[in-house]
Amino acid sequence: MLWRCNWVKQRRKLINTLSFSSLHTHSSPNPNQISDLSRHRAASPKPPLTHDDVYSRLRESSPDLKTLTFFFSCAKQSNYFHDDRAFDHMVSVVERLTHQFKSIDRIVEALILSGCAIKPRVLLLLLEIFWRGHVYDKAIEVYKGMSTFGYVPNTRAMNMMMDVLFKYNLVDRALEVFEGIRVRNFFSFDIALSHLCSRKDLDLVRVKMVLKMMIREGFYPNGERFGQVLGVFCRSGCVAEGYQVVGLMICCGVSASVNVWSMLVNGFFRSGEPRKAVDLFNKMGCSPNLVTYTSLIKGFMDYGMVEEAFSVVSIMQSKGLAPDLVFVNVMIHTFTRLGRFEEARNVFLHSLKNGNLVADRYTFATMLSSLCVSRDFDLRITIGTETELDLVMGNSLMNYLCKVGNTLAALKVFRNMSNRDLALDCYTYTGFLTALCQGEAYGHALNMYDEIIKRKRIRLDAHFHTVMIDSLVELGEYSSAMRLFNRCVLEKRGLDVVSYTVAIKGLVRGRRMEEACSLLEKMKEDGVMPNRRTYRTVISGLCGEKDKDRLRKVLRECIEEGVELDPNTKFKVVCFLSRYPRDCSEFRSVFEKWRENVDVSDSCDELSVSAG
DNA sequence: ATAGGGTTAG
Repeated sequence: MLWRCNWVKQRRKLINTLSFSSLHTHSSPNPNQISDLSRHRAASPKPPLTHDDVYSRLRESSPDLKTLTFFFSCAKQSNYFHDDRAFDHMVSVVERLTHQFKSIDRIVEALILSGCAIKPRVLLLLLEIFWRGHVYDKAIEVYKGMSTFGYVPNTRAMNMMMDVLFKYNLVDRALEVFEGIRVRNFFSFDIALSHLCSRKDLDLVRVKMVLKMMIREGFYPNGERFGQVLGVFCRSGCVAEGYQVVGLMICCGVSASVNVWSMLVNGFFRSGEPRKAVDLFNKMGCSPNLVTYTSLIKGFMDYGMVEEAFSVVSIMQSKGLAPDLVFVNVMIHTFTRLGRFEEARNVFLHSLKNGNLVADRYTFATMLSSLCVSRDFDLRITIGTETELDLVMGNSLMNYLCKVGNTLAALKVFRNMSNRDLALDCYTYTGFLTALCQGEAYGHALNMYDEIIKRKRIRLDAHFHTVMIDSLVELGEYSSAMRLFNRCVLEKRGLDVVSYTVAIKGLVRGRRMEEACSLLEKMKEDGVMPNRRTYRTVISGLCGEKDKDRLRKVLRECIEEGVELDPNTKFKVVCFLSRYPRDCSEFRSVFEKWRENVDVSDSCDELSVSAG
């Protein structure tokens, strides 16, 4: 759509240029030329057409076939170009004709019978009318008709056809047309670029290819297209290319706006180059704005540069920049990541009220997750149940409702989401299963689990399976949980360390310590390394069962692998093994170290929890 | 349609 407007604008520009140049020639002071001109005018049988005249005659004309013929005959006159109004009027005319004559061939036949000569220009105009009226199937028919009549479509016709094919999602065919254009013009490239950049399955190789061709053939994108191309590169982690595009842009005399710099700063952070992001920020050609600062804060936080992030916040405050909603959302997220839940909540409660801002889906999703992490479910906070759901917001809400124990509400959200046109994802189904199990409908949950797997509609990850296994464990259905776990292993579902740990937890709870220990061995064979939570599960289980010998073996492994236990588990181990001084002699030095470091590791643990 | 923000498990 956008480029279409440009096209029209550009055409107008062209018309203006043309009339300007002829005016220029005609207003030459040479008296001979003036008399030439007046003679020419006198000889001309018809007065020049005006857009107003043509439009009113089109409106009054009937039947439709005659109107179309008249439209063609005007276009035949040199220096007359139909305006938008005329084209738009013709859309309904040809729609009626299409209805009446069924096929393009029949319309053409009828035109010939009424004395209209079928020339390339006629078909081109017909194509444009259909194209403008979004009647793309007919546009294709006209285009095909061109070759039937022996005409070779020109650049303009091919540009339109390429656009239609892109709109039909036939990218390969669109690009075939693009490549088949003998003399590509600015629009050929502009159309191709705009479509390629706005596709969901973005193909950067093709974007690059078209951009390179464009420049090689002597054209440059306009500022708008430059911006779109740049955005595409920056968002998909190809900031280096984005940087080149900006270079090109500046060479073309399009000055880089603060938006452009913001995109690059953000792009460098996203592609893992915080240093370059900061360098660029320091030397950007114009003064940063709220968006630039927001990108910096988010970027710094992503790299654990907390002080830097907050110094940016101070700079913003000193500059008196008023926060907007995105900034508020980023701050809620930032405080949550730092475990500063109270502050996150205050931003939510107060900034929104004082700043005249209305919380949106991002706000709610972030805030709900904040409440879940803090485990502090405050009923005073009204969550956005009235806000229209989108995928992420719905997923967050389901998760939150499960955590507060409102299973029914969670299921209601799921139903709501299913009825909307949302592409439900792994998070959604994971939440759904959690809610079902929580509602003690685990039999139903298992059926749904099978159903979802069979349907193969979405890519499932370890989370999805783990939640099902864990729910069964939490319900005390240990054998059912283990059956599912083993099935997932057999079916190679890509289980991870959490999945194994959950299964081990099930065995521990079912007091099947021997199996728990062999699973610990097996997971290593399967290439999944146990972490401190895995060892904690096994070790505290063994302490509980007072299984001294197995404990020693597992503890030895844990220490050998350099996995640091949490203070609680260390305490349990020391308490238990100290009863058998002879058996724990091999751990004496380790226990000593644990005692020495107890404060340090305590605070470490605290920190790691806070950092999420 | 030129910028920046959000969701899961033990």
